[in-house]
Amino acid sequence: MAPFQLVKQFIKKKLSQGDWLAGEQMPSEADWTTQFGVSRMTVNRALRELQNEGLIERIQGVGTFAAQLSKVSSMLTIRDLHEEIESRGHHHHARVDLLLAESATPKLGLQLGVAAGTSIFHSRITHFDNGVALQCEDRYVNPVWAPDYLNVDFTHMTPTAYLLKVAPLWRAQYTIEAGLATTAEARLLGISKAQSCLIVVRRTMSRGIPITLARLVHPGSRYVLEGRFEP
Amino acid sequence: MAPFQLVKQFIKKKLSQGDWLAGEQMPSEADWTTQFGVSRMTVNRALRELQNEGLIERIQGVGTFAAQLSKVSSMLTIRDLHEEIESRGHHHHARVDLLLAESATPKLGLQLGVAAGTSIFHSRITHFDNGVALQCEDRYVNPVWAPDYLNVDFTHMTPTAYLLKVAPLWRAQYTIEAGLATTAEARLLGISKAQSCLIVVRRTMSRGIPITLARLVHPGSRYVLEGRFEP
DNA sequence: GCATCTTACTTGTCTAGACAAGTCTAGACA
DNA sequence: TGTCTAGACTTGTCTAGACAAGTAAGATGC
Repeated sequence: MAPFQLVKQFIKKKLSQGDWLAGEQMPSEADWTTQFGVSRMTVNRALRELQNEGLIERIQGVGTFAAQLSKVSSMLTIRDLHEEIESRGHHHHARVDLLLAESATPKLGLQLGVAAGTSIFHSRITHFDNGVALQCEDRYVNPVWAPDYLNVDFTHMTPTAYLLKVAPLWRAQYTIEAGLATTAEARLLGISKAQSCLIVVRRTMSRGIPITLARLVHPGSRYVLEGRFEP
Repeated sequence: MAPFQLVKQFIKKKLSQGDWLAGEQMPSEADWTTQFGVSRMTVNRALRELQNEGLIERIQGVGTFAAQLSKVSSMLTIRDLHEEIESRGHHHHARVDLLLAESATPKLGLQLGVAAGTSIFHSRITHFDNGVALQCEDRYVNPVWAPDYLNVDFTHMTPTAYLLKVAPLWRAQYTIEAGLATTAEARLLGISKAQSCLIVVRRTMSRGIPITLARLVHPGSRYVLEGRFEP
């Protein structure tokens, strides 16, 4: 293992053992330099990476301190549904329920950054995991970067994959909530209207302009988001 | 701005403009070195940080390539409820509905890493945002690192904050799903039993042993998880 | 007593050079 | 023709030294 990684692992292990209380001052770069017999840049890189991981705090002119790990906010990774299903070894297929151009309402136009009345694309696709409906995806697309959207075969490629190909993702906003599917969505998913659903609304931007607005409805009994956090 | 940051920003801007297609080879470190008149280590740091952010891929002996941004999996930050409420300028208060020691069932013991029958702590706390019930927190705690758990005043400190103080967080696993509250939870939250709820189950470990298992139930009509992603 | 300066120590960054390790290609060779 | 090798080029890392910038504490002068 490379020297900077040795230093990093050594300090990380001591941190995980609680060798320093939260906020306590740790040895300086010079200390580690002499202890390990490596140059300061090597120690510096190890400490900088630990800082990026949120495990230590460094203040110029003062020193290095064990971080308040309570401040670490956990992260949840959201994966593409197609990849997720395939990685479980299951079969994914999609049914295109709707694919057309519409005139943007004032509200939709605002969210997609186009004038009301502009022609925008609208798709509604149901995704199946081994034949079981797992997600109903209602999506509006800004035609600017995806003029061919209506001609794509979405039974072989997810809208997400297509859009990422034509317009690289540079910003995304989400909300995740529990709620009920609309009548149409419940019918497409083959569930009762009273069934709790996990609803993800995602808005993505690319090159500074909004690309797509998606509402992803998952039956609560069939879908669970999983995440983990480790420093 | 420091030279390495100038280089980084310059390349980042070109990437966001789509100057290189996904997977296309980019200039080498030596190229940037001559273009900017800085040393190779400076360019190297800029590129390494871009790599860590997932914007480029580097292969030893081959070169640097624009990343397939479609592979970037988005992240969702989960914040502490108390901080979240306070940061909205609202008032947070908690009601302790239950706080006692119990004998671990076999299933609970397994998840907390203790033998069945061991005495473990159990708390049920309802959290309010400006007087509105926002979360019912059902929590089991391993007494090993938190022997004083039963004596803490949880109307003034959240269990999360207390546990992070006595046992720094080193690993966490989550699931997020939509479902229904139990009868007891619905009563504590003051909602109908048929109301959709966002349910987060979180298991945390510290120093290699499980610390706590929490089930957080939020009324779907009152609580939304928000997240964003930007490279 | 108080303000100011000096000194020591810290982190942040850059440099020029060096070697290692991986990949690819063109040419030598059988 | 097929195989091997030497060189060129790439990224990965380390070094020893240097200067900048920030902090803190002690020394100095009033």
